[in-house]
Amino acid sequence: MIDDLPQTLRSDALDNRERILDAARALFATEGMDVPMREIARRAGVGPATLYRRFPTKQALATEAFTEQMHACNTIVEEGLADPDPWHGLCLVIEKLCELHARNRGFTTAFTSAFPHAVDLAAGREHALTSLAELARRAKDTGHLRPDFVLDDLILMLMANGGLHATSTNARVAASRRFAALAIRAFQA
Amino acid sequence: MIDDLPQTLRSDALDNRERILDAARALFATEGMDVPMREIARRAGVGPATLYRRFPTKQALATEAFTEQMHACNTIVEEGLADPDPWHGLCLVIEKLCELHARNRGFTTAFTSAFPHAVDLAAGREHALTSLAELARRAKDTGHLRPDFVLDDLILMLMANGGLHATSTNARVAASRRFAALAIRAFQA
DNA sequence: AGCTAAACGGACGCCGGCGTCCGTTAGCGT
DNA sequence: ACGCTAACGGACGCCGGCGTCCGTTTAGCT
Repeated sequence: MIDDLPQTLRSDALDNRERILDAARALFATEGMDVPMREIARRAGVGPATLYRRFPTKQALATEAFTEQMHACNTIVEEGLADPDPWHGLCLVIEKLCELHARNRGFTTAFTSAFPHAVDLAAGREHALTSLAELARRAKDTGHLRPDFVLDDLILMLMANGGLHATSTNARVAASRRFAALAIRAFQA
Repeated sequence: MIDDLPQTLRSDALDNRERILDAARALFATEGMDVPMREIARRAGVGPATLYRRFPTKQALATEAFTEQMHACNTIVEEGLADPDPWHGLCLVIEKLCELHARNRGFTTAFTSAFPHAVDLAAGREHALTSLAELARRAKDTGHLRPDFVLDDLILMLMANGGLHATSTNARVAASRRFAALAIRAFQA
């Protein structure tokens, strides 16, 4: 019950922990957030107990597993912000974000419907959003982005992008690409 | 096992059947397609056996339950087709379809990912789509609809519309409305 | 009113995911 | 090399949904 963590994991434990995270990332991406915990354990080659010992709940695991993707998200936004042409930058961001989400079935759910307690993710999310707001402001100034655009519209689009169900990842990515193009058209002044 | 149906149901059976369908419609709409069969039975005030006797599988039930909505779908498209201004008609269709789907969480899944064997639904679906294609052709002729528009774009949007998760129906409908507006902008020439 | 078969629904056994306990294994410090 | 303890994972009991069986009820016909 009380696991007064000794702060320093044994080498094999550390190794397992990493393998669990890898398995979780892979399965969350392809199968979505509703994969059984045991499936992840199996894939990682560990017993259920080991999995639960490291990550007591599924969302603890998800939070950890997705920080990587969260960083990717922020990187994408930073890149867009760095683009000399804000509108072009915004377009790139939209395209890349859509693709990222399409490749990670579970990430979208984690990102949009953000579980109540996934604090770490929420932080990254907010950071990405404020940067996005800044990018949008600049893009509006160039006159290429509709003046009545609001950030919620973009979130709406990302959510909607998550609705693109398809069995294969490739099909989903393809659909997502077309969707991104349509979204961009909708935002264009 | 073999239920050589006597074609004519007893009055109480008929009554239960109707109550089951009502319950199913209500629950599919609010909870989505993954409500337990027993939940539907409970709501209808019948035992599980009765439910399974009438509808051996969930998709048999869904097929029957959604024919009503499928008709609504077709009616919407017909109305759009009857509009003197095809582009205006198309816009109405998009708005109404999005709202219809937003109000019926389960219908979208049934309509887009259309279960393998839901033949009845598929028929109605195809009919709606051909009518839509005709409407789109006319709207293009007026010059208001983008020339490179394809019917798949609309389906893509409907699928995406299904991704708009929200706890309350009202919130979902609101989001759907904004989404429809964006979709229309994307399709506009 | 009485009979018969249609219809009902409570109860059962099965399955798969869940979270935990405890006997065994093996890292690591001496 | 050896012991101590962190770490492991098989196994357990629980729960909820599933689909079906069978004893009971009741509609409908004469």
